[in-house]
Amino acid sequence: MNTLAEENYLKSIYHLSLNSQSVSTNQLAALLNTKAASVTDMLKKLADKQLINYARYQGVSLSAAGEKIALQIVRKHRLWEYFLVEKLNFKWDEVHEMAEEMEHISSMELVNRLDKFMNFPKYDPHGDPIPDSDGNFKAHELKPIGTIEVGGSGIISGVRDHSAGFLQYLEKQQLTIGKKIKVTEINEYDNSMILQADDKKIHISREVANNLLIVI
Amino acid sequence: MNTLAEENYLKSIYHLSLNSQSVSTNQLAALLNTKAASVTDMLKKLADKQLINYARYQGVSLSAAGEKIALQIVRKHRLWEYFLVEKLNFKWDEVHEMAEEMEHISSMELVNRLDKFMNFPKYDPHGDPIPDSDGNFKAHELKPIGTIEVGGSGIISGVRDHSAGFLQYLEKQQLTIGKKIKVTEINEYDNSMILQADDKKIHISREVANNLLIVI
DNA sequence: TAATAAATTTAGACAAGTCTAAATTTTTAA
DNA sequence: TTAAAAATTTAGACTTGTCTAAATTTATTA
Ligand SMILES: [Mn+2]
Ligand SMILES: [Mn+2]
Ligand SMILES: [Mn+2]
Ligand SMILES: [Mn+2]
Repeated sequence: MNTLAEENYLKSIYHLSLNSQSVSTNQLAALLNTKAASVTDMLKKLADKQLINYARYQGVSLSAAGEKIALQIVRKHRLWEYFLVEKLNFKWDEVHEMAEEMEHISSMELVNRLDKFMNFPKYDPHGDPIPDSDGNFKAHELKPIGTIEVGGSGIISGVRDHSAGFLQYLEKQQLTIGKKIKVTEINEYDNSMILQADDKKIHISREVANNLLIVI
Repeated sequence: MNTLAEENYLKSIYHLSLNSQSVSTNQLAALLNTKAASVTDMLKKLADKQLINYARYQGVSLSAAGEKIALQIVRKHRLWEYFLVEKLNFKWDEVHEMAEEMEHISSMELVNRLDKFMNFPKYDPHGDPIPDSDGNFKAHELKPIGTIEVGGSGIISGVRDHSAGFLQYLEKQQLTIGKKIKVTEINEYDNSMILQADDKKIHISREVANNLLIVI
């Protein structure tokens, strides 16, 4: 079918497409840790295969066929992450690299049985939605805590930064998926926030507030 | 670490080494579905890495370092096969190709947790022993049913032929791992055998008898 | 033991994916 | 609205793993 490199490019285009209409060569190079020239070569290949819409110098987007493939890879990635956390007891900051390999296991039947084995989870350990076998999913209506006013509240449901460092920090502060929080104070000087969670007061910086997502 | 191709070569050398002291270029080419010239190229590479003992025209064997790696791949292959059968309800003839991909997932921590999750199984769905994290395992004392005399009995514990066709045939005849059987008759004309299993009489050809292994 | 056959290796080529350096196009901004 | 800067593509090279065809070595057998 498609090579490992092709799958990684399609997935990266998919992720970058969530923030912008069209994706640039440099964006892809940065995300894939490669050089712009290499990206251009691959874009030509993917365009030949009709998996992307690509015009020289104009950026790139997924074709319907390309998006379908990308969604299957995202599905596998998130289901394996769920497996690693729920069945093998890994922490949420430990699973990404492993899933990065596992998402390329090709059998569809395998991923569908894995899905069933885990009772069709809807969200992965980081709160990201898991596409079903047709590629459909429903994303949460997420807002950064940073956009909430004093008195507002919600349930932690996702992160914008998936780095292990950020996830470990949240874990330590007990700011994990599913926790109900309320904004009790916003410091005017540095825009840091004080949250009420369970019986605890938790002080978070503006940067953390911008990367932690809640459902209201 | 090692590439996917290198891992597959090491594993193949390991398997072929079980039947002969040293492994030939042509044996590897046949097992890996490749050409002898390609095998020679890879043997040079593995010899440079000190993973095999190789002298031109003289065949090849694994070095201690190479065997260690091969055993880890075999461990992963068999543990994933066990997972697929025991947790995801695949049949024993369906899992080999998937495990062929999964055996290359690199994380040791992952495979060790998987092992624990499944309660440290000792044998895979085909009766092959699963090495522990140090590469140690204990193989069954296996004999082909074909070597048993009339009146002899034992427990089905392995297969010599791992092909889906053979496994499906055995499944249909209910000749599966763990079943107790007894040889009740040997046909002089074609050396076929009649087995008693539970309350059933099962007639098997000499070819099947040679590929079905029991513990006495 | 000499010739033939079989096994193995070498030589030279190719596809995939990547890189650096140079050329081209687009964007920005004076 | 043009010159400089930034982004992107092209050209040419390299690595990995593979192949075919030819050369070499080993094994077989007459
Ligand atoms: Mn995730
Ligand atoms: Mn197998
Ligand atoms: Mn494999
Ligand atoms: Mn097996």
